[in-house]
Amino acid sequence: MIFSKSTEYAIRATMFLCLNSSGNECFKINTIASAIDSPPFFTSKILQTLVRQNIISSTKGPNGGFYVDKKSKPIILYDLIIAVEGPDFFDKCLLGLSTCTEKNPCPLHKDFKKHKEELKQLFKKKSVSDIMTENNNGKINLKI
Amino acid sequence: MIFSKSTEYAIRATMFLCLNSSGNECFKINTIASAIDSPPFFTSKILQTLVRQNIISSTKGPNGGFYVDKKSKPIILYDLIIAVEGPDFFDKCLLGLSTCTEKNPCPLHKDFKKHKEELKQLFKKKSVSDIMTENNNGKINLKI
DNA sequence: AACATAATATGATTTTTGTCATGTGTGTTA
DNA sequence: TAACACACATGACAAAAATCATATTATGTT
Ligand code: FES
Ligand code: FES
Repeated sequence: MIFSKSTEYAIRATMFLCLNSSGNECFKINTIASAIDSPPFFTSKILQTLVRQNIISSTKGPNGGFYVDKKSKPIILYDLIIAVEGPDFFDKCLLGLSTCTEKNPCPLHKDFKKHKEELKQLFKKKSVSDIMTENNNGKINLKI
Repeated sequence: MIFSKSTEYAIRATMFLCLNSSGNECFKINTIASAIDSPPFFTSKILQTLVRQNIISSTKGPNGGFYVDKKSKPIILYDLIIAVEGPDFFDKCLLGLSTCTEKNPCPLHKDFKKHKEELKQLFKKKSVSDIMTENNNGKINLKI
């Protein structure tokens, strides 16, 4: 709805990693892709950008794959989104004007500002593992 | 941010029409496009889909153009958005799953549901002319 | 050294965005 | 009324971006 497919895959894949890695196991891209119903090669490319930005990790070779380092700091959803969509994702104008400011607001700015800020704060507050533990009474739904 | 360029242009153009039409004047596409900084031919095509869906009106020939019928019912933002993005825009899953339901929710559903509903209601409540009158203390900003 | 897998590069495909040419209806004018 | 100009309507086309697929390379494991 508001994210690109790339971001959707990035979040779903990272959720899968957080959910299934208890130690420091690796998951190869085919495992991940079939677990979240995504095109494997495309997903791999997206995960690589997450690796480069130190959101997740990877190792090559046999028994290699992608993983999340449980010992490093938790993965904040906001950082994950920004990593794929770009740093100004939450600061864009709803109507596509070049800047979203109080000084030169578009007609919808006043009404939309609050919701935008709330969404931003929601994603800044929650980590992927937060989401996983909040939902672990039912089963986690990551497939189409 | 959450809309396609098409929808952004649709909203900006309709705002321009509401703002500038006191009687039933027409505005030709070049006037509209330069007023909202949009590609004229592309914008024209978008406005034509709005005409087909009875959101705005148009007349051909000299002194023709696009206009909003002041006597017909106000243009609700929700209807405008749906007309371009499609009828299920506000019912999509944030993570791209096929359905957004309480029965099979994605991990973010619980946290996102409230905000999605609020946004939906915001757009359902406000008409384009509402927005125009709310903002008419400053000058209306529709250009990039 | 052989193998498995991520990383990288590259290309194909699809969707979105934008442009062009032509058709069609409408009003003006002679 | 006939010619003409005007501006939307329509569909073909092009460029750009996003998405998806394949091949090659590099690297770590055994
Ligand atoms: S200026 Fe448009 S949302 Fe802030
Ligand atoms: S199921 Fe994903 S937002 Fe409702």
